[in-house]
Amino acid sequence: MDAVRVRFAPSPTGYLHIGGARTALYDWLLARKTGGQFILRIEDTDRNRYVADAVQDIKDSLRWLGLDWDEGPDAGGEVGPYFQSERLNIYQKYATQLVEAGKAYYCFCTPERLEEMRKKQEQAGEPSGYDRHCRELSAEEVEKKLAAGQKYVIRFKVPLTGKTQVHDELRGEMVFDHQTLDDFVVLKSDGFPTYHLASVVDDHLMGISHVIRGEEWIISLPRHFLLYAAFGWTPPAFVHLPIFLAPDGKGKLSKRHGATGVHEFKEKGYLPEALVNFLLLLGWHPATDQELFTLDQAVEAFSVERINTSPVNFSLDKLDWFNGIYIRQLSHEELAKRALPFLQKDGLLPDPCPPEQFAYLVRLMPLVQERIKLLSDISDAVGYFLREEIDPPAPELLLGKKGTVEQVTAILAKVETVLSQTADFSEENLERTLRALAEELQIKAGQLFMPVRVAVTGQTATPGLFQLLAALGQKKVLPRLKQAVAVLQQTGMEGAST
RNA sequence: GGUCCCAUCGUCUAGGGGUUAGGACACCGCCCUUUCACGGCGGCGGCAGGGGUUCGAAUCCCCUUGGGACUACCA
Repeated sequence: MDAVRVRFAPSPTGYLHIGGARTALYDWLLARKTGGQFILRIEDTDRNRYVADAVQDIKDSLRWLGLDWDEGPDAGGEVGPYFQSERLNIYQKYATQLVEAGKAYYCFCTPERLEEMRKKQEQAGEPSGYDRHCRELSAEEVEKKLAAGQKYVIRFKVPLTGKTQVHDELRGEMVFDHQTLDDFVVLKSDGFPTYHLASVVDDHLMGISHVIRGEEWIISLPRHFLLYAAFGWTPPAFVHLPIFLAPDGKGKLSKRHGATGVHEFKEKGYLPEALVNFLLLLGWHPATDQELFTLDQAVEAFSVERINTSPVNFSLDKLDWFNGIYIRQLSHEELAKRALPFLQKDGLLPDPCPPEQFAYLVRLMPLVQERIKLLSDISDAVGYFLREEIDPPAPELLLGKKGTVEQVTAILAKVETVLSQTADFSEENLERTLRALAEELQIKAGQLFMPVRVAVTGQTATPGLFQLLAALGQKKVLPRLKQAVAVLQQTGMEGAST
């Protein structure tokens, strides 16, 4: 086989979709696996749906995922330009060539006529498709209309009879009857090509060996094979990926089903490592039971043959699990680095973050690392460390299920006294001290620990108490204990007066 | 409607003539434990249905059913 050259060819009509990200991943994997090239090509042939920021988002998202391209925007390459809008003369040349060879023709039908035609077909229950109204226009008629400046498109002349056999690497041979195909447009009236023409011409000119794309293109495959045949070119290998279904299995995944843009996953606090691993296994499976893959390991294991063909429900549960795994694998320093933007966004740390505060953040990471699933969980997890004060905890929280106001008030007051008398706020000393205190008061450790936990954090679910107190420091712990005592005293008085 | 694709636990999937149908996520239980997590152990749960072929089908064939894609001068 010749050198592998694959392309990811998104249309800049919006942000990079999660489905597109998987396509790009598989493209990239195949290229890296085979030592071939991964090409990024921007298919901006729809001027109506063009979104200005889309190209930037696509590039940013690809880079964030770790998928670098060898040719394309910002990378250059021998067979550019890599923006289709800069290749219009090429498409026009090939479209004209088709017309001259009698394999395509000018069509002057107005959108209104086509609309009407469609309506009639629908009413009559007939198959939809262009009725070939302009297919047999004489050369003179065409000349006249052209000279008169009439708008036109160029349509491909699909053979009226016969069949086209196409090949998909995963599904094998498929046969399409020409009678079910209509004369599709290859060049639009604004001089831009349609996807069919542009992708076929570019894939050929760019030496693409494998076209990896979504399953929704299967139905267009015969058109593409017809085009290759008309030009006398050999088609590349086609690999159609199973589409992503909505989590409920009802229809194609779309924005209505939550996050679908790669950048949204980033903003939600997912790690690129996790997203890549998740996407890797959505439609592909190694021959082994391995579930965790770095990009390098994925390159090693990847093979086109093991891509699945059945549609995939896009359900996020497993992604969350992957994210937890990868968060736990990060060094404390790295976790802090990645979490920082989320804390800054929530106003818990300044931007830029001074070194001492960052160092403190790093210090907190071991306490929360195995407790967060998303980077965005970080603010809740470390908020009470970073804030000078916390809101007074609710009395019910302080008391727990069985505690009485008198008892818990006494416990907390005692803890406050004891902790104010020690200068050693190490975990070891804290544990020794508090366990001894529980014994002295003749209560179970838990009866002592829980009120303290709530008093200093306002929460019942926290990291280990001694780690937490040590990290918080005496300066924050004592006032919070006092505050909790005050809350309970207040409650006690109210209780007495009613 | 027409054309095409697909069909194993709720989800992602392994398995492609003889398996107690395997794994992972989720869920449930137990253990660890100062709470929550993490971790460990265990459990629940599946071959869409019907016909063939075969000594024997989850596996091969056909039909049905179900799901999905496409049906633009969008990609």
